[in-house]
Amino acid sequence: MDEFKKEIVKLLAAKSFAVAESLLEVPPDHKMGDYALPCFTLSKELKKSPAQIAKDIVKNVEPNAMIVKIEAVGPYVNFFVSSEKLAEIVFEDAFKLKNDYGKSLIGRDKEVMIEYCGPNTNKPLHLGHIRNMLIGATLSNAFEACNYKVVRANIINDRGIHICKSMLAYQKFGHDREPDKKPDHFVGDFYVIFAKKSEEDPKMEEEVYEMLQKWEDGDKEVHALWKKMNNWVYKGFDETYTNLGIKFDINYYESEYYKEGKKMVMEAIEKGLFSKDDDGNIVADLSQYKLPKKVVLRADGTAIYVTQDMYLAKLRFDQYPKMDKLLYVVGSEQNLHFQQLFKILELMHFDFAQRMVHVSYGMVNLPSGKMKSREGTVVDADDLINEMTGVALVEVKKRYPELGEKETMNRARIIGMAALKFFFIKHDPMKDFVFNPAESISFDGETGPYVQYTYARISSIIAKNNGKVERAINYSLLTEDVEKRLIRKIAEFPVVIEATVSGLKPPLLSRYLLDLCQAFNEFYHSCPILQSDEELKNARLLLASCTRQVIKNGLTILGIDYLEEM
RNA sequence: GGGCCUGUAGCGCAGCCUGGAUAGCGCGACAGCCUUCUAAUAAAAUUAGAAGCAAGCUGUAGGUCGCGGGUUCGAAUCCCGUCAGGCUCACCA
Repeated sequence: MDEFKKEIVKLLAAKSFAVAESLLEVPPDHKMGDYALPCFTLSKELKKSPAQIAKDIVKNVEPNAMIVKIEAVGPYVNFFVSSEKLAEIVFEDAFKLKNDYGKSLIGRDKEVMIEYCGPNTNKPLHLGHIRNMLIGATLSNAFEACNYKVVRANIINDRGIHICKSMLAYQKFGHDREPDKKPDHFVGDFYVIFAKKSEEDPKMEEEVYEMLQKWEDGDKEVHALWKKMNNWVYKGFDETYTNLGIKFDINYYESEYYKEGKKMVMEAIEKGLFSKDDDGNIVADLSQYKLPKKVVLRADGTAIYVTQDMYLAKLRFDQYPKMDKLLYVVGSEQNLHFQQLFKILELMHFDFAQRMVHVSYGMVNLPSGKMKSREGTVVDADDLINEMTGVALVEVKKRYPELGEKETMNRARIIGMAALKFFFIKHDPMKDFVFNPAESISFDGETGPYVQYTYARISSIIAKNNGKVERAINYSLLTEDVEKRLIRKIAEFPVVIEATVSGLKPPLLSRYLLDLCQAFNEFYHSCPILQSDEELKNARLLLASCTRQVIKNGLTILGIDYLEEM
């Protein structure tokens, strides 16, 4: 919509009112106009009252074909754009570009890696992982829509004491059984068994450390067990990823890198970048960044998490030398860790440190209360996915009892996942929130199904017209206020996608879709489509069709499917 | 105790970066929203059901934008202080 802003600036400049485009704003109420110029800042310069300046502008500046009306309201000058021109500009884009409408070129083929999920292989994925993956996947899609090349990366925590706990319990109590349920849950059960049994038998705590030692020494038997159980877990994870529509381009396994950071630390210590503390640990002094010091290598020479992270960051920039950004989607409890990691790398003179970003997010809770793994109130990801599908299933059956079982299930799954995903994504990542399954599945309110429903509603209207949408229409017919508002909303879409990417804020996109759907439903309510005269019908059908296209493109970025009928 | 984050209607949230006109949205509450057909009826009113682009829409009520200062012509927005909650300050990840 830059066209209109530019035109306004040009009009003003012609009468020697020098105004920057950025000064123009959108009035709080559309009835006031499409753009507004507050005259306060001009007041000093011209030594007149803002209201007087507004009047002067209106007196001197003539409307034209694009800007059809100019009004002074107090200290503001309000501009009204030609709805005909507006419709023409928007529809030319939206209707022609179809699935590409809204896409942006700001990425210019730059590479971005987005790391998300980060599971442990001792137990199934939980509620927190769902939030993580949905943020990661949405950002990935949004970056792609802005013409970035996106590498979706997963970091898998496949080693360590917690993994050995599941392994030891299986070794003792598993009797070589094969999984008789979803295999990651099967493994997770042994993690729980360990917790119980080790209370009765404290010796198990020692045994588990022995097992970790054996693993690190490359003991064949332990490694065989480790591989077997991890493979079960991966199989289970894959199922969950598929159900959620999550994909990765590359997996990084902690077991392959955990020792590698050591060399980096040793080199840095020779350059005098790190020092030793009293216990012999190697420490990065970050006081110049006003951060607490950080141990980067244990006194015994073993690596810790940052050591591995340092190496992995370097590895990734070696693998993708042109990488413009490396995003880590990781919970807010690790804020300090990432601040330290980035500054340590800066201290080591890696210029890529500037290109790393921590995408932080808060906790998800349930109405039943806080989620704590120690108290066993962790909400399992698969359980939640099944619950959502189940709730949706009841609704679908109620409305379409005659539908076949396969189609019923398909719709239930699509609606259930839309409810889940939309509810998660619409919340500001920074904030904790409570996930309410019942609320999320509602067709009313700010929900995924509401958006899907609007899509289906438009589809049904178009289907009633035998699927025909005329492209050549008389733009001057769309003069109603609600029509204009909807057109303007459609025009906003490309801006929203760019803002989602530049601000790393998935909620912007979901909020936008809600606004769009609401604008459509208002339009629909007050402007009959199919019952209008031929010309007007065609114009409104095109408007509806463009709206549907934007909903589809938006949902696609959110990883949400749409239905032609609900 | 230090650092980071959060505090906006009964509840759930957006707006804050980049200061402007009456602070938006959703849930909940309350009041409303067209036509046709079928049934009950002598008819109408009415009620119930179905279909119609129809799980949607409109309106009303509901606010010390945590609190106190400051900057500014103007502050939910910027600055300082303060209170409350979360996270964090490991040789965990």
